[in-house]
Amino acid sequence: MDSTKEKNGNYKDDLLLRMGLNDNKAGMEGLDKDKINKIIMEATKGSRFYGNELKKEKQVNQRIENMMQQKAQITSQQLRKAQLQVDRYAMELEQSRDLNNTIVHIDMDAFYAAVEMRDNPELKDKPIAVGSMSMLSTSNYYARRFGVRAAMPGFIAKRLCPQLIIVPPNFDKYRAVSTEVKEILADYDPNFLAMSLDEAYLNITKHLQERQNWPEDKRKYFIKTGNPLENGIAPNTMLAKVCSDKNKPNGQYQVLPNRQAVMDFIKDLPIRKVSGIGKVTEKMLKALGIITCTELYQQRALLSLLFSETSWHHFLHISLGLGSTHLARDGERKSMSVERTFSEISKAEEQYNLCQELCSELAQDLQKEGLKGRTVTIKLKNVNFEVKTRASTVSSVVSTTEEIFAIAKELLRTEIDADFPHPLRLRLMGVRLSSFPNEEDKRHQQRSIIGFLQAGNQSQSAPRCILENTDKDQFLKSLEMSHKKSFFDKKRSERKWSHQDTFKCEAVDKQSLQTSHSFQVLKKKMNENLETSENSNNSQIFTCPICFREQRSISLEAFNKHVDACLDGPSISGTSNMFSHSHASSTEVNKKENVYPSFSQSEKQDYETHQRNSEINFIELPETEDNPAKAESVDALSDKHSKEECASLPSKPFNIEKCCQNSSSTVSLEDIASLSRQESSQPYLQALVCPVCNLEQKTSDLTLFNVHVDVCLNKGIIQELRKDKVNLANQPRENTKSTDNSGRVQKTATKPKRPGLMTKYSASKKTKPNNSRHTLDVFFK
DNA sequence: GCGGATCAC
DNA sequence: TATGGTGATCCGC
Repeated sequence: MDSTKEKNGNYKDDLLLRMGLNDNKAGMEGLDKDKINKIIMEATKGSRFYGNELKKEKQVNQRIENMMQQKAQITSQQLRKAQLQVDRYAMELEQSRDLNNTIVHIDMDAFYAAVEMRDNPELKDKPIAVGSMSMLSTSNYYARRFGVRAAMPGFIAKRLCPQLIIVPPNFDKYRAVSTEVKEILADYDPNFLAMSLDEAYLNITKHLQERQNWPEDKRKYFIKTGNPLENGIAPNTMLAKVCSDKNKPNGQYQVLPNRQAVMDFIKDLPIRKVSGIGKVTEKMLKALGIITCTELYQQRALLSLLFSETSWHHFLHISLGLGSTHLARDGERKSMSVERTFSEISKAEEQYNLCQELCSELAQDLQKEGLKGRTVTIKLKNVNFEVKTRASTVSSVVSTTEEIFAIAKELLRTEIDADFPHPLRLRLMGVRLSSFPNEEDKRHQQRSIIGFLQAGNQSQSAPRCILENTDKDQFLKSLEMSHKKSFFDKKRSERKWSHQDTFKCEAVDKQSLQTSHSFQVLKKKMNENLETSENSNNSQIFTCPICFREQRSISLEAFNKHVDACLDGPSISGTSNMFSHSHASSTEVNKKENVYPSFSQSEKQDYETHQRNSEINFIELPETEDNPAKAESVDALSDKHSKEECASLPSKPFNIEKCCQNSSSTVSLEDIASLSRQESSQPYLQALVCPVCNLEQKTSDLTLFNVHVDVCLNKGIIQELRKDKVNLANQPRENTKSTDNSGRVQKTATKPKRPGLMTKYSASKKTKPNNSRHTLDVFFK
């Protein structure tokens, strides 16, 4: 839309400029700049919104102050060294400069307003804006003469221009028009990149080559859409975007594809014009005396010392006039969210209801794209416009209203409790789901489940169970007895399938597993399918549920042996060559090294120690990695893995149904899925006691129950159970609290700070952080 | 993994 | 009366 870029200055200037006054040329019928400023300030001053803006401004100023202090400590020697390093990088960039592409940026002028005027000619000679009294999306040029801009609240716009007509948005209509336009754009570049309904990048390099051979009359037309639009033509996206903004309205600008032309264009360009340089970055750089791209280049060594690598690399790209020369599509989506602003809601009950509604909306949206994820985040904005987010990641993917709400509600409850007896005075709430499994995860899951079902002669799903202190001895005893047994025997010994009304694990009950009728049917079905599968596919890949390594073996016996060996853990270390991979037909066989289990002595000790010390144990049935859980079972602790791994994987959920849905293999599992559903709704699953909070959960849905357990773990309720024995320093909740109470500015002031840009234009390849999870640390105390 | 921030549209 | 919603990314824990 009509993004307007603020210039540097205090909040008042920022605000006024945000509302578009930096390029305001008051027309005959408009308002002059001072008048507009005055009206806006009158409407703004004293508001809670304004108060928060001031607060944010102070934080930015603090950041700048910190940066300046850091700058003062830089020695000339450091600077010289940095200069060498930066220039070396600049040289590399220069060598890779690519001027062979022709990129066009298309920006439809006042798009929504233009569509509304097209459909209602009466509006043509009037000032209009699209949006509401709360917020405007865009305005036409007539309205802009009064200072009415996108991102301005309608009620302020009305004060600036009482005759302003505010049209409610018709997104369906805009989408339709946008689609028409995009059809035209596709003629020039079938792979064009749409950034929004009214903005797109085209790479017309190929088109231009083909045009060379066209007849004269055909060549004189160029992108006629019938709509007013800006467009900029340049050798890369960064320049093209700046170009399209150059000759508004309805203009065109080209940067010729030679280095000198690019540098001339860049020379006096304010950095704020560049996509990715926002208000804050502009202000920080201005504090260093940087406003134009030339200045950005001159200060490159300093910037490399004050900013993160990601950031100064980005700066260097900009100051050399470099940008993307190909239009990279965004990959798979990484999150999905809903949020809503409303007039104050302070009653907890209403907040929970609202939360549930948002979860429901989100669940519907997720379903449309078939998405499931593991991290639920709530967002809260209070009446003072202060924003908070709280997240919780569970071990298996969730997607339904109930599942998401089970998590979101606890996050909300924590926040409500934290402020008690004061209510949360909210003006906005949002719910987001993220951590979607990628394709690799899904394949992995699938192999895991197939491998598991194939190898095992039991595959009952069980809910998480907890072993209470009184049962510990029995549990450990049964573990001991099973030490020499095969994997599934052992797991059977460990697991508890209670038919009682709680999941207190009292004894190993092997019989009960085998008497489940539907399970027998399920198992038979699965074996049939897998037999078929084996015949048709010689290089089936399994993932060992113990060591989580791929087993590229066609031989089930071999796979079973591997699993058994894994279970036996350290005792078989060094004997792993017993597993044959010689039947594999694929050339990818053994691509991964170290496919065999092997455990160090210390790992073994860890394992044994924690077995002895664990007062609380989860019992797991089949272990598979990352399998979503409809019928989930857990054993973080009886697994051979180390603390870290247990901590990061508190549960190893297992879900036939979901795996079936995701299945793309030759194995057809659909009918088994229906059996699984029956299985997971066994009547005896109805009264579940959470092993963490010890409260009975009124649900027969195992996934929901397990979500509850995850949430309990994440909340650190366990501290209530073990507060005498456990050091809770790393508990997330505690952590959160201290973070909240010590303002961010204070905190960062004491740390080395290399502020970064936060844009999608940076190309950092961050190494994966250590994702160890605090929540289960308590178990190993 | 979490939470605050920044940015784009 | 009244200052949005969605998605991504980065940084420092």
